[in-house]
Order: sequence, then C-alpha cells, then structure tokens
Amino acid sequence: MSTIENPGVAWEQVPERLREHGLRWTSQRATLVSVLKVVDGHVTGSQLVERCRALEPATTPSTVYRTLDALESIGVISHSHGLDGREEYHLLANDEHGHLICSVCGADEDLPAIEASSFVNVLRRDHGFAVRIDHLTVTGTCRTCATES
Amino acid sequence: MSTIENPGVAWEQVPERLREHGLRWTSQRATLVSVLKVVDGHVTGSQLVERCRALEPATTPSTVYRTLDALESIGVISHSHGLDGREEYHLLANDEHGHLICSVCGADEDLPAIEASSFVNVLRRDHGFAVRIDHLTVTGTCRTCATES
DNA sequence: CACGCTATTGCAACTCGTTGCATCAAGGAC
DNA sequence: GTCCTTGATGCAACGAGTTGCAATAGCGTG
Repeated sequence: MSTIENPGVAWEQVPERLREHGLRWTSQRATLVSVLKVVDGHVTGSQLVERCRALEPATTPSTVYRTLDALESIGVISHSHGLDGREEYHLLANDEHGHLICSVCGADEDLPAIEASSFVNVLRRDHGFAVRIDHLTVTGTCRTCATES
Repeated sequence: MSTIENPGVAWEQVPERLREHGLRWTSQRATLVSVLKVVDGHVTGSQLVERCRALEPATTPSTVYRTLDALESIGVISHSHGLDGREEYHLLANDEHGHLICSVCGADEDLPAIEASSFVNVLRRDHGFAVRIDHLTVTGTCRTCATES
C-alpha cells in the first residue's frame, strides 16, 4: 500500500462531521482513520483490524467494524462485498467507480462511473432505481482469462 | 415458497451431469436437490441448510455448502452475495436475470438480462470483460424509497 | 459380485463479522 | 471545572460459512 495520504478525502474534517451527526471522536477512531488515510484502493474489514492492531494492539474487532459503520454513515467510506462475500471498504474520493471482478483469477479492475452511466440511466428510467456506483460490483471473466481458455 | 417444481431446470439430469464431471450422486445431494426443486426465486445458504434439516435432520452445513459448490460447478445454480454479504443462491433457469437491491428497504427486484445487455456490451468492448448476468447485483435506492425521502 | 480408487461425508476448529450488555468517557450545559 | 446525557468501548457469545482430516461410500473395472 501507498504511504502517500489519500487525496480527495477531507480527513481533517472527520471529527467535526461526526459531531455534526451526534457522533463522537475517540482515540480508537483516530487510529482507524490514520490507517484509512494511507489505504490505496480498497481493503477488507479484517485487514483494517489487523493494521489497527499494528498501531494499537488493544484494538478490538467490534470497535473497528462499528467505527466503519459510523464513517460510512457520514459518507467518508463505502463498502460492498467481494467475490467471497467478505467486506470490501473503499474511500469515497471524487473519482467514484465500481468494480469488475474476474471470477476466474480474482482480478479487480476499476470501472469508471462514466462507463456505467447509460446503464445507470436505464435503471432509473425503467425501474426508478438509483444505483450507487461505488457499490457496483460486476462479476464475470476478464480479458486475460477469457483469451486463455 | 412455491410447491410447484421449478421449470427450466433439468433436475432429472443432475445425477448424470455430476457423473460426467467425475462427481457423485449421494443421498445427501438428493435431499438438497429436492429442496432446490421447489425454491422460488433465491435463497440463502443457511435457509437451504434449515430446509434440508427439516427433511433429513442429520444434514450437516459443510455438506450442504460443498454440494452447492458442486451444483454451481456443473451450472445448475449460481450464487452471489446479498446486501449483508450473505450467500444468495438462485436457480439457473432460462430467464437469466440480475438483481436490483435497495439499500434502504432491502427490496430485491429482478433485472431482466435484456436490460443490462448494452452495459454488458460496453464492458466487453472496453474492458474485454464478460459479465455473468446471473451474478450481477446492483445496489442503490428503489423507486419507493426514493420518493418517500 | 468383489475390488479399489477417490469423491464425499461428518466433525471439529477456525475466520469473519455481528450483537447484547455492563461500563466508560466525549462533549455540551451550566 | 463539574455534571450529566448518551454514544462508544470491550467482552463474550453467537451466526454464517470454510477448511483439514480421518472414515465412509459411490461407481467404474475386472
């Protein structure tokens, strides 16, 4: 993972935004946020627990998962479920995107929001359904695995 | 759930198709198949375990999940992950479809394959990615929840 | 039918994530 | 700074699903 702070996320505003929602800023949450700051792409819940424990050995899983819920409720992160059903968290930077996951090799390719836009519009028009792009995970076979078979 | 046998799935061919793949037909698998026969729409893994236990109390979870894997490998069923990350199995009838899941109320609407076709084509053209429609789960806000807010 | 290979089973232990509850502490009010 | 409300924490127990392994049993072969 990168050690460059993730751009596009207003980390310094997180404590304030939590309070605006009647939530609180705690040392445990600071630990998790410092881990999230340097996340590149997406991570699973257990990876986050692990990384928090590296910084703060007293970290407990339930606190991490509940903090992730809190951060999701204020729109800082978002989560979906990977191929194996495990949680996959990603940061809500400005470049929203979905995921293309290959069920053969597990490769995870980003799907820029723009490419899904017509599909999104069809669903809105025909079903009144508003897609959350950042929660869109499409499973199939990637180019490499398709040509190999 | 319906008690009408699900049409479009060649249940009577399952034992043979398993053998063609070097797999076996056992009484435990017969129990699961008899449960799947009358499934309407989709079910979670634990629901299937529960229903198998109703027919055959000695049913073990690991056997059910491993049989589901076997049935998926021969193309009889397919699974994806619901909103909460739990497994969701559905039968591979002729009318392939994806799912639109509302993150507010949890409603699960079928997405006919035809409506996703242009999106599927974009992904194939631009990413060489072959979407598995029956594995396509789109999360967002349904019409009802959108108009209420 | 008996034999042998190997897929399958059941069990127990494990991972990931969730939940109920008693206790602690953030942070607004005074 | 002190008090008080209520959100957050840590723990233990739980639910869903997976995995390693020894014992069992399909099923193709002779």
